[in-house]
Amino acid sequence: MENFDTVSLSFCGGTHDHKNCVTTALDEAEQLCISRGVRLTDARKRVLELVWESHHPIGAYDVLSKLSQESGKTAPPTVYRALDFLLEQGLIHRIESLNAFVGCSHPAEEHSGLFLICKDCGCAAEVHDATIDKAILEKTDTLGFKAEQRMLEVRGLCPDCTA
Amino acid sequence: MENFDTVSLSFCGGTHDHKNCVTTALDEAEQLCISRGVRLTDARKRVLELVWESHHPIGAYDVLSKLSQESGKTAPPTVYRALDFLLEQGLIHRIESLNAFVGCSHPAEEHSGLFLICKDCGCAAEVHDATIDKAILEKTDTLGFKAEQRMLEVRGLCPDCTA
DNA sequence: TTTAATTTTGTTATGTTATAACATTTACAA
DNA sequence: TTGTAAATGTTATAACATAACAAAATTAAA
Repeated sequence: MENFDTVSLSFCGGTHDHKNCVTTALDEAEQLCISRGVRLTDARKRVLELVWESHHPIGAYDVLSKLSQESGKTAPPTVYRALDFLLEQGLIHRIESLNAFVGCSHPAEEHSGLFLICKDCGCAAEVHDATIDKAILEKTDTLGFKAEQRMLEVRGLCPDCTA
Repeated sequence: MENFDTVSLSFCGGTHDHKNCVTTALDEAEQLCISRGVRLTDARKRVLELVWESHHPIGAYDVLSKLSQESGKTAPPTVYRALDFLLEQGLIHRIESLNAFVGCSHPAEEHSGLFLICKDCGCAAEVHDATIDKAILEKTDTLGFKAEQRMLEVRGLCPDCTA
């Protein structure tokens, strides 16, 4: 998990070749699914691509409308099934406070990120921090609560929008 | 903020007189609204009471149906307006991952809690931890992200359901 | 390689959560 | 007491999500 903190941090201002990100993510997803013996079908792959192509967290119905544009009438279950699969495989994350989805840039390892959501530009960055993880784990352990899944989202202003 | 950690922690198994909790919460809300110069109208107070009376996080439409039962036909905006007011005043919290609401037992002070949600019994406990708060704050600061609002929810099994 | 079982996708309908827009009433202060 | 602002009522609709069952595609087994 080398440089785990920074790899997934990319506010909107960061100038990077996003097309490259998408390709990399798709390739990695492909490999991962093969190694896990699950099927990254065309539909699933296309949804993953659409999520990645979006520079912001994207809602299910936005995915749906893009899908409908290119493939003709598509129904909600098509999208939700694909999203569910991608979530299960850790290929995307769901931002609860937005009802929206973002690509995950390190799907190989289990993790719960911290999502920084800019209320101004709408971008979301996934970051990780061992200190936070530890603090939460210790707290739940102390209380005898068996944690399984965690959601941590912070709204505010990203560096680009503060400036 | 004496004993802040434990006051708001009450999993379902905890045997306490919940009716008492409700009364206390309503009284405190009343006082708080007076001191803030905002109006805790009958509608708002009744919604707060309904939220508190529920032993689990309660959805807006559950509040709505209870309200309709006792007051005749009621429309969604009535409930959402009351909920919005209560959220603004910190009298309730919204659990994002459940689209549901819980009463807040210490509305006088600004805070962001950690919600422990039992996937078995459905109860939700609000806890606080300075170490977690600090870790998150330090992380966001380091990244130059100006945090304004935070949600932290953990799904798992509460002590009563693990046993 | 045909068949059977399983997984994935298509389709229709509906359930659930939330808000926009505008009319009416209520509270309170000038 | 009347003007103003806040709160509520009302209708309609937007936004998010899933149930249920049919059809097709994939895979494994015979």
